[in-house]
Amino acid sequence: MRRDYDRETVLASTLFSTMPPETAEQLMARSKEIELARGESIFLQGDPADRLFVVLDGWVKLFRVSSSGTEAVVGVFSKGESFAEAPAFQNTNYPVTAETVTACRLLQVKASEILTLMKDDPHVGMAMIGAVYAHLHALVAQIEQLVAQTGTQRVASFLLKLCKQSSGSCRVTLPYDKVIIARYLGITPESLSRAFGRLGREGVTIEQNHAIISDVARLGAFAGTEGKQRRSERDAG
Amino acid sequence: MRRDYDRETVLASTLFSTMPPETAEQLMARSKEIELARGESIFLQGDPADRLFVVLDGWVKLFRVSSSGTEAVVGVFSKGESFAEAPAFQNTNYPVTAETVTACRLLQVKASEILTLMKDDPHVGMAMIGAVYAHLHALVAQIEQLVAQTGTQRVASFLLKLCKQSSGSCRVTLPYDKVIIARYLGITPESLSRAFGRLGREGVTIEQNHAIISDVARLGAFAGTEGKQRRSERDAG
DNA sequence: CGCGTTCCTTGTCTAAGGTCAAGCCGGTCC
DNA sequence: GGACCGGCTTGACCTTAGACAAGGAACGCG
Repeated sequence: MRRDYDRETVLASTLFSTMPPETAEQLMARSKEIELARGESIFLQGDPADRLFVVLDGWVKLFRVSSSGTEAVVGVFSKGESFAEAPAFQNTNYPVTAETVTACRLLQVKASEILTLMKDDPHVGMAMIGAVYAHLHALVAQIEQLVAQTGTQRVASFLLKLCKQSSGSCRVTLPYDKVIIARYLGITPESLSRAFGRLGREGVTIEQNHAIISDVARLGAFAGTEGKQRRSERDAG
Repeated sequence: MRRDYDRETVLASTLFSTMPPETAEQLMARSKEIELARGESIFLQGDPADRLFVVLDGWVKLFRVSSSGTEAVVGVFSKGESFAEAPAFQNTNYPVTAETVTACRLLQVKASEILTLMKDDPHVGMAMIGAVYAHLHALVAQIEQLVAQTGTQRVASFLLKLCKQSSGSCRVTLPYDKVIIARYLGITPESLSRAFGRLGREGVTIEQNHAIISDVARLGAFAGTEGKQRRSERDAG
């Protein structure tokens, strides 16, 4: 049953898993499921923030569009992940836009419901802080990547995040459009395409929306351990 | 007296200002002030996180060093700002390193003290979420800048943040070393130097650690409204 | 089947910015 | 005074990736 399936997803989610189960159930009961097609907006940057979301199925992106029209994707979430927790409590507006990148089912939770529970149980507040912290951490990692790695290395890191193992070979599915991947990595779709080409030399093959990594450890070395290669290092090799 | 001066700083800080004053006083009483010279570390990436900090005076930077040695500054804080709130509650390690960039005085608050108060007063939890959210928001803005603006535009934005007005001319003080500014903006010191040079054409003059902006509105247009110029736009002009 | 659309790739050109190296200036320490 | 050091700037060179333009593959639709 979808109901049980969803309940499991929610209880295991980053936000709900650290709450007492009864509290989580209570919250879930007072929330509603929404179903969206691909490409629909969930909320817009500047909308008043009064609710947060948990992904039940599908993929969601958070992004900002700058005045120049450049879209910066600051997060992509899938099953079991929550988003928009923090602004919901601040009586402010959403600082980003949220949009589905595939067909989606979401759990929509009103901030007021959580606030009520929070007054009785400090664990709820802790769970919120934990969820927000997870996002904070992810953003810090994203900034580090943007600053310390080349576009191609970021693509390599992205592929590595998709495959769980740390050595051997593996085949991963690119879960959403390459345009989204590119924007999330801070590059253009063209550059992503070229980066995939360059990763061929590191044993990566792209077949439609799948990537075959012949040697995960090798790709890891390319992405991180070596860092941005200095001229001297390249010349020496 | 320094005591009163500090108390005022803390009560007006992002973290404490949204708590009931008595709670804030209580927390303050149980915290201790520490004094640090310039260039000292406050904590290292990977240290167990059990305390958070409020800046009483001076400047602090948070950064990560990638395996390649590149330093990515993810935050610079001054008087009245707090940092490391979230990890302190997560029983994890600090995900970044904190270091003073000038001589500093800090208020050091043990997470356990806050936890105690949080159990009795949900406002404390709210204050924490608010503080973490502020950082989240800042990081999102930083990512947007890294992706959507050129280095020189980011430098312009940085200068604009330092001067409060939105038009006219003004003279601002660069509050810390240019190396730090560069790393915070995701560029090298060399590029920062060249960016300052380029901003001369937008009416900006650099004199040691001061910047004179002849026309704030004009610099704002350069930084944001125009965005990354397209070739066609440049050719047309 | 042809048609369009959407998504992706490829080619060419250009600009932005990193790397390395050298030099400059204002301190401080002897 | 001179040597030294840190912070900053300048210059030459080269890699990276964005802009633009064109083409190709997959898919749906009449």
